[in-house]
Amino acid sequence: MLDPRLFRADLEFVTEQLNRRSFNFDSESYSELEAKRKAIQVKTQELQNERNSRSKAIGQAKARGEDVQPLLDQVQYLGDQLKATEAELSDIQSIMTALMEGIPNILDETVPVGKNEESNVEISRWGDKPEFAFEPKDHVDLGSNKGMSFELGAKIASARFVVLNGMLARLQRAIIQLMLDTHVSEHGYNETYVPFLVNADSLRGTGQLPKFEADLFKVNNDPTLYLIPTAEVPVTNIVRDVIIDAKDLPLKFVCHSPCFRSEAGAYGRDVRGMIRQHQFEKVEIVQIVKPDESRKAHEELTGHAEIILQKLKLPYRKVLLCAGDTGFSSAKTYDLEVWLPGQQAYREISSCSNFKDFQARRLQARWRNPETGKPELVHTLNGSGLAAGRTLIAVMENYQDADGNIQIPEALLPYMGGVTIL
RNA sequence: GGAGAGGUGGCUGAGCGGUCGAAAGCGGCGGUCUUGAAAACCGUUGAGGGUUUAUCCCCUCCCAGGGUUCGAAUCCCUGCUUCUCCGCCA
Repeated sequence: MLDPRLFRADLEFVTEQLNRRSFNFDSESYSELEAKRKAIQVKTQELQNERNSRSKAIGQAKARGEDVQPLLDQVQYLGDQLKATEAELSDIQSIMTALMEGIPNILDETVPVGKNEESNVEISRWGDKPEFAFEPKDHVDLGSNKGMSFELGAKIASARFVVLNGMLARLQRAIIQLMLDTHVSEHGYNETYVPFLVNADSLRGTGQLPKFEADLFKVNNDPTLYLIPTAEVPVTNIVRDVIIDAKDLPLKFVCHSPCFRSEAGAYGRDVRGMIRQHQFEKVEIVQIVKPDESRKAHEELTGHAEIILQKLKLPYRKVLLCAGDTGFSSAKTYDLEVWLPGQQAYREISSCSNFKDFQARRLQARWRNPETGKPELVHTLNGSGLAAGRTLIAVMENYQDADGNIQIPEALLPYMGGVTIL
């Protein structure tokens, strides 16, 4: 959520900024609402003040043993009037909250203009694309005789689920292990285990609700719970309603979890293979930092995700998302895109975002600034480090040979129990 | 799933329906004392919002949501949650 004070102070600036990401903000009807809110709030508070002081007077008169009946008669009319204005105020407040919760974050000034992913800016490339003396297969073909079964996934659950058997399942586990170990031992993250079902408050805190409910899976027999679309939700919500000691910042969490997405808006896309599933594994890294450190933390965190790709010697590129492609809650996002020989394309494998105080305001996640002595909002960041399912297919496709075997990358050997080739 | 006891400020913990945003202690901050520190003593110390140049002033918040009342931290209802015991269970 954006700072309501910003709207009052400089509505034009806000409108302009939101236009950058093609969000059409109707500042005129906002102003009307805001004026109405102010008037009703002032009126309500005046009435409340009157009630309070009169009630106090009644108490004092009673204490002196006076007859309070005349005073009671005077105050009779207040009740209904107050109840009515309070209801009016609460109505307009919930209208405004709903409005504010639907407004996306203001973009960082370094975010390039553009409507969609075609305007994203490539920042760097790493690694050499493998050259094959044969036509490289995609992971679906490579996996068909190695325990990857979409048929079983569909039988057991539905389309967009997969079953991994034997060494492929182990390979995915090895990938997850490598990521966790690297982030914990080399990057100083704190390993966390969290609920995979979360309540609406948590989803509102990180920005998935109220706007993106269609992307979530809900729990049938408990309508208060949702399956997590990413560990970002439970992990970032650790600091909801918390005032953090300055000396404890930055907080750095790493968390492996399954992720569940209904992919409501993507029915026709990536129907083949493991690219886009209803359930996938991911290792998520999250940082909670002081506001003036988030810029640096964002670069750092993105670098932490890159290290994994480098350890696996997977060619990738780093892309700065343009205005139109940057997510709702994010101020700035880098995507890491891994090279997939089976598709002859770079595909997203990590998304690293700086949310600045957007999530923190919804979460009421604050720190005590020693300079002011006051609680102030923190900045939150997160990134996939990495999506494990997509890493698995990247390994399969980049490490294939002419016979359809898969070499195990060196970095994963310690986790593979002596197996070097699948 | 059943029975019982709780949820109050950074923490511990008081609080006959009226002057309670809330005693006391701890912690924090400022000061006195000291070469310095500790101890002791004095003072100060919640959050959000409205109005305002600023101060003043005002409103809201004692788990959450309803209700009773002129007036609710205090009474009633519902929910959530923590703890203890029983049952079930990986």
